[in-house]
Amino acid sequence: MKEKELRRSMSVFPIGTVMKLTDLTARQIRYYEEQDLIHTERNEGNRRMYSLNDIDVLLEIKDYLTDGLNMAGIKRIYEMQEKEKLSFQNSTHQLTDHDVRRILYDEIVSQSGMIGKSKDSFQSGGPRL
DNA sequence: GTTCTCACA
DNA sequence: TGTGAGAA
Repeated sequence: MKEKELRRSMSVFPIGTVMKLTDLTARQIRYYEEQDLIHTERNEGNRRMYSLNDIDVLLEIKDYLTDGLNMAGIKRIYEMQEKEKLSFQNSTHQLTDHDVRRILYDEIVSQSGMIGKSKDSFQSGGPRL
């Protein structure tokens, strides 16, 4: 049933709708697009149009951000997924998107996952870079 | 009224 | 990332 995938990939929402659905600012949404985290289409008026898929990705990004990941970490997750599609295409292991995502998430969080903590201990009057 | 691009505090 | 200017 590829029908749904097609529909999910149809860019039909203006940025205003996406803002409400994701609680992100227009600035952030456009920035993530610039970072190649999502790929929007433009309509006749040069307006960005977003698909349900884009919204899903944006929602994920927001979760990653909440857990202290930075743009670099998030980009890795999505770069890795593309890489995985190209190189494991012919079925040595069959990890699902979800599996790949969870594995990378765990790795990255455990490496740079203490951002929030160090932030707290350095917050007031702490040393500046 | 909404969104776009670009620039700057 | 936020915000404002000027245009579409």
